[in-house]
Amino acid sequence: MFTGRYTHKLDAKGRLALPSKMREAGIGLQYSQFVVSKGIDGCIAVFPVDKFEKFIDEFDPSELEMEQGLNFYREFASWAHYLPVDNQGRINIPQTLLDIASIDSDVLILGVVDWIEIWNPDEYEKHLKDSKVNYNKGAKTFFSAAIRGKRKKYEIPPKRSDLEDS
Amino acid sequence: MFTGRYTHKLDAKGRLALPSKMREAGIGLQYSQFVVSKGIDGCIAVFPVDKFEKFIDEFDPSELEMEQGLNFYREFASWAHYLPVDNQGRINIPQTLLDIASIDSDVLILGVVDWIEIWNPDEYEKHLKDSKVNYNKGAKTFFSAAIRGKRKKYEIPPKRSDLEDS
DNA sequence: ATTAAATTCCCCACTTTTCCCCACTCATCC
DNA sequence: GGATGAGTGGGGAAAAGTGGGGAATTTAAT
Repeated sequence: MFTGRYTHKLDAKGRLALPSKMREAGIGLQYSQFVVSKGIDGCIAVFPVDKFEKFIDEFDPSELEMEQGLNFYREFASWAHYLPVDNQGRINIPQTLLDIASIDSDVLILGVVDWIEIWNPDEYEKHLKDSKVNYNKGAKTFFSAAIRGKRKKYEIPPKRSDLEDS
Repeated sequence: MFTGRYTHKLDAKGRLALPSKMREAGIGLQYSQFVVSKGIDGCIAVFPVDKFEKFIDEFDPSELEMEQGLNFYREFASWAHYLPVDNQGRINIPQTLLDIASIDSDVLILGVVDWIEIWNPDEYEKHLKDSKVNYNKGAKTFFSAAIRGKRKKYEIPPKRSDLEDS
């Protein structure tokens, strides 16, 4: 599971060091390489190889009948590149992908559970503003769902025999 | 279950000692690390690992298709960091999280049952004022519910075996 | 086919941060 | 009043992030 937020830099050779926590996140999987492709809202998405192939496998072909489905599939697959990780834990992202994400040097790396997102920090800020995301509102819904989960657990009543004397 | 209110300090290295009662609160769980993320109303939220992962697991993926859903998910997951607890019971909160909570040195720690909240004391005061929290009103609802709950105790409950897996 | 230019990738090195350990102070509890 | 445990402080080893040299491979051109 990928979490966390990091600010890293592309070096002069265009290499990007993935946060070590994210490299560790896939112990036992094929993490000697990652797959990058075009992400959502203008970022670059990074997947572990097994997750990427699972996503592809599970994509519903019937959606291809819709024009949107095919266009998406074509774009997503063709932007995807398998990238080896060097001994320092770095990947070399194709320049064309960096361009569509407006990335030059500073990079914001987001862990989003099943995948990783790579943003130009300014573009991400702009996206947050433009989309008028209301974090508090989402958090209240999310957290209160967690509380409901707890209530269920605690509703298990005491044994009948325990009530006799109370 | 987390309860209690404490005032602690960040040391020069940005480390925060969690109240020992809160560390003890999770005996038997994986409390060698906690997960911190962005909380509600400007605080930092701290979760035991198992609770955090339960929150994530229970998130409804269909919400990702809604713009707000994805934006919240992205924010919540990417602000989340797994933090090891050192031998003194301290965690090292990332500076970026401290920044969004306006925390420099003094810290207010609140136990909120399923999670812990970390506040800048002044910001919490301000939040209470701004949000015009009416404690008494909430308390009356809460207390009267507790009384009804106590009455329920005298009703014959369903068999435990019917409820275990719910 | 041979050479030159460019790219990839492996290794070494430096700087900063993280994390593990030891130590001190203060409050609480026998 | 000593002992225990909690909160705070700081040093040093280890790891992470960053930068750069140079061999090997590829691409293009002569």
